Amino acid sequence: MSTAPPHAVRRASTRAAPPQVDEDAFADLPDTARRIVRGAVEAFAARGFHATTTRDIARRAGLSPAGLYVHYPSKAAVLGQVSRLGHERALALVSESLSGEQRPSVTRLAAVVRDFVTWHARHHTTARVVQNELDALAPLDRAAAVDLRRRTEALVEAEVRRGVARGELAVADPHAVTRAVLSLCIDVARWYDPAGRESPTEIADLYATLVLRMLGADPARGTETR
Amino acid sequence: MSTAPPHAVRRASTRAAPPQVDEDAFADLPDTARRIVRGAVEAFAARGFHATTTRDIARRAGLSPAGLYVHYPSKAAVLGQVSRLGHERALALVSESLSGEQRPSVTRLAAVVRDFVTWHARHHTTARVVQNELDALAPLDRAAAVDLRRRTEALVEAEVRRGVARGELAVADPHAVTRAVLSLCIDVARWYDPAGRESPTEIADLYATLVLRMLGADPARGTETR
DNA sequence: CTGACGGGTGAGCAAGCGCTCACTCAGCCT
DNA sequence: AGGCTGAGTGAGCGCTTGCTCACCCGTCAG
Repeated sequence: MSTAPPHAVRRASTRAAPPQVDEDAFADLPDTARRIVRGAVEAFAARGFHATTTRDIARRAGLSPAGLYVHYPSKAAVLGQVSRLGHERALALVSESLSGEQRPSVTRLAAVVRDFVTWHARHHTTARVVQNELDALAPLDRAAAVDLRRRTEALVEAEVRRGVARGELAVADPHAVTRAVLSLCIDVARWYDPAGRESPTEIADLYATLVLRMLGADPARGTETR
Repeated sequence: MSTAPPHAVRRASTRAAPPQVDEDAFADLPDTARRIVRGAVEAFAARGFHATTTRDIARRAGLSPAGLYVHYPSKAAVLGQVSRLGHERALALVSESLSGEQRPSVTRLAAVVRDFVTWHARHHTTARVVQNELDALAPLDRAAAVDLRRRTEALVEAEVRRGVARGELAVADPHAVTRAVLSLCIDVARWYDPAGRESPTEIADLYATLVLRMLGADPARGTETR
């Protein structure tokens, strides 16, 4: 076990966050629908789905309450849209983080943790809704969300298994450990506060270090230039 | 960094879970109030505070809707009671886990993680309410919850700092790492499913191992007999 | 026995909710 | 210019909700 303190793993060079971390999950929506969804996300995150009124969403979007129904058939459909786009963003992020040139699993996993954590912190409002309101989703929307989550988890688990097979990682139960790793990253959305003392990037770096330790990897491997 | 796979840390002897892990947070309430609170916890956990009706709570408790108000002044007061008792239980658990005879910090922290995780899994319904409904609490109840959470976190952080000072742990920022450790344990309540393949104890053992790695401890230390 | 008290009820209130509907209006196309 | 379409509105509906209130009943102490 390394005796080096777990300071945030410093990268060989300063790099901008990858574009996908900053991408807005709702950017492609038409203007009014986007205002509705953004207003809904704020209200859902602050008050929960059920305590959010259609009047509140409409006001935030600059519409009358009836205007909401021009674009969405129901309040629940708005939540379904938020959930689907949020989960798709998360899956795309993880997929992109893990793809590309051949690199050690340790490097890839450090990168995916950084990106995932950064996204959860920066988009903590959206992520909070995506994580916390599964039970409020209509059945079809919920099934879609569960599927997307499983696919995201499977990508990470596959990389953990590759790392184990290559002798880079020391993990006895890749499934359980992957779940713990993702749990750690996801929970950032619950506690993260923009007024806190650390930036999303600092938290992401620390988490990359912690996760590599969880995986039994040599943390120095995670600092290799990408 | 150890190359041993992170299997669940096996203890030198099989021990029953400490009594505090199994203690019911609501055991000391009068009969009817206890039925109300238990019914409320089930409904709040499944549907959220706002989507839970007083009629639902009353029905679960075997009362008429008006009967609820004989014991609690409002629906929100029921939530306040759940939150306070749940947080007090968590604090007591951590406090008891960390107290007693002199032992290495590594051993203590492994124990507190085991107990905390076991409690969150076994009482995942209560824990889910306690963790997820902070924003639904009335201001005074919320302030009380925040205080209890800080005290719980402070206990664990103090032990991490002791471990660092004694050279048992390799942690650069005890505060941030403690928060990550507690985050990992708390999130169990969100994903834990009694129908899953692992028991609370198995999850707790795995988590003790993972946390000791996060802390940069030699995992063999965590298996010392308590 | 009687009155007080605690626990509980049925009925119903005021407020608010998600949603509908008839209608308006601006922009675009022929 | 006229017609059509899509976006949006004000008004209001039926229903639900948290809660109140007058009343009931069983128990217990004096």
